[in-house]
Amino acid sequence: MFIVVGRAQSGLTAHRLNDDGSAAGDPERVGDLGAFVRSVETFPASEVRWVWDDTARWYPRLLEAGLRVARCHDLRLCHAILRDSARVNAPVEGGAGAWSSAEQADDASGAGDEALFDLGDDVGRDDLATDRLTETVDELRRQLAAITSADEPGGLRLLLAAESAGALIAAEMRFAGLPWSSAVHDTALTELLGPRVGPGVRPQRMEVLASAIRATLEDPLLNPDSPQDVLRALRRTGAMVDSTRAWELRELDHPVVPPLLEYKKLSRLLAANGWAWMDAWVRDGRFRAEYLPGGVVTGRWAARGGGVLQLPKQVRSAVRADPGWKLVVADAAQLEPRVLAGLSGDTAMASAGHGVDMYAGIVAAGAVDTRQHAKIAMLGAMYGATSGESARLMPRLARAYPRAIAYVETAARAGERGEVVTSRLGRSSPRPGEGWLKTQRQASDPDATPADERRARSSARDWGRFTRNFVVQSSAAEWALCWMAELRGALAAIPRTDASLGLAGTGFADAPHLVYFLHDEVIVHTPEEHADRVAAILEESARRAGRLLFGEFPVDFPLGIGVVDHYGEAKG
DNA sequence: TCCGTGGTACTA
DNA sequence: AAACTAGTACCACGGA
Repeated sequence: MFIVVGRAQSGLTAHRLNDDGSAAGDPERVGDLGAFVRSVETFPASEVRWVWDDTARWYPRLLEAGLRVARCHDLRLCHAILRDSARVNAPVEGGAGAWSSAEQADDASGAGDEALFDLGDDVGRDDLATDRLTETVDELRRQLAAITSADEPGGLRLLLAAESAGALIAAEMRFAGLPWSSAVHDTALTELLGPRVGPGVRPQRMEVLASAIRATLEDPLLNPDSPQDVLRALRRTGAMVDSTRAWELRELDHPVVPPLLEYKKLSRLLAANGWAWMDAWVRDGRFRAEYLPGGVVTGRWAARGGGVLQLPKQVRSAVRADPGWKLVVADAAQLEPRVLAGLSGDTAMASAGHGVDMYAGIVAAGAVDTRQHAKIAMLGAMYGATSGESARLMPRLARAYPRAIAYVETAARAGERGEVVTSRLGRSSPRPGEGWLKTQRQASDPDATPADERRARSSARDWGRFTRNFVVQSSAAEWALCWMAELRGALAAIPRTDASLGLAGTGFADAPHLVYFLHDEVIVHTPEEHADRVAAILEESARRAGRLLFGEFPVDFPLGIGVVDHYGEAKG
């Protein structure tokens, strides 16, 4: 059962549809969406799938009203997948074009939009003159037809369900927030940088280092924050460097290197996660970032606000469970290699992963000599290394695991020809842009110069590396989405500790819930008494995700799990 | 003063 | 030894 919600001329309206998209009644005017959802939804077990244009526009309001929904179909996210998927034979087309545009996504971040919930005063305004509900229902039907037309529609259905579940999770994680101790954060900053300073003022520890740098380079006016200044000064002392990147400085035997590296480290900490960051992003003990499901072409999430996907290890100890609560931190061990084994049906590679450490399994199988070599070779296979140790080790991997390596090589060759590649469940890579095609055409012109040919070959290989990685990264993102969707469902089924607490309706104040997601890693914030159960649920969800993607193919997805008081304790 | 670009560093 | 995927976000700098 679908319930499509949207605006109509008469106001906020809901329309029930059967699973095939046919009407299951007439559209009904809804006065108050919260009350309507409350009357219908039976979270966490529900037969209803809510359909709306954009989860980020609708769901936060429901959460604030103390409501959660079990399932949804996010038309914006699903449209993007169906539009590009090579498995779809009857493309999603028609509509006002809004489904393809970025405007929807931009809209989504806008907090306002009272009109969604109460349209009374807005009827008659130009932008509301169109019947949006009808268009929304039409779009759902177009999408259902596209799915039906697809090769392997089951995979695509799973992908769309998982993507939509991800949209719910993203909104819920923002609503719940990541538990953050400003006191711990401030102590860490003060220890490293010196006492707190205002914006534009260099903290004491950095000031000391800046003086040392200036003295060593005999340049009293040098600004250590200016790469140009520093590079010039280094060159003046005869240092052979092309940049001031840390890795290059480390190679250099020069007395300025230690204080300079230390300065750069502290400068980065201050700029990226210093006191200004704390003031901007931490409120009431929670860090609330905005997650953007489908924000990366591979299906990985993007994010904005506070750099939540780059949280440095230095400050992770500030991520603290509330008193009486625990953080259960879990990451999938060697997710991408395991996904590659599943994608390619490489049973030898899959059995190397039967233990917790797949790289150790590869060494045990005799493919390479050390764990480090196994890791480097595998990264080279998935990223398309062309030089260095990684490229040298790769052939050994190809001998031991020909099916797996052939799989990524095939994806690379397809990309070099400008073709599209597709993930396990049906997300396809974008087509190369006009500039890329033009470069290729120029190279096949009879008058093409060797430079034209070189440029074309180089950009073809670049795109091949992208498609090579796409098949693995996008399928790994699908595994992670399935993992989280299973996890969310199982967590919601845990009996509540004390339903009399505040926010009882949503369970974020008294029950285990997701607070963090980073590609192959999650954090669940849970009352202490449920921590072990949460850990077991995480494992079971990982097993289920593996079966959803790869059926009975014997590839394992073991987790590293830690039950901790703060994120810094979890091994990263 | 505003805005785009390059340089740098952090994450998986 | 520093190339080989996907991102966000800061700062300095230089041109309008």
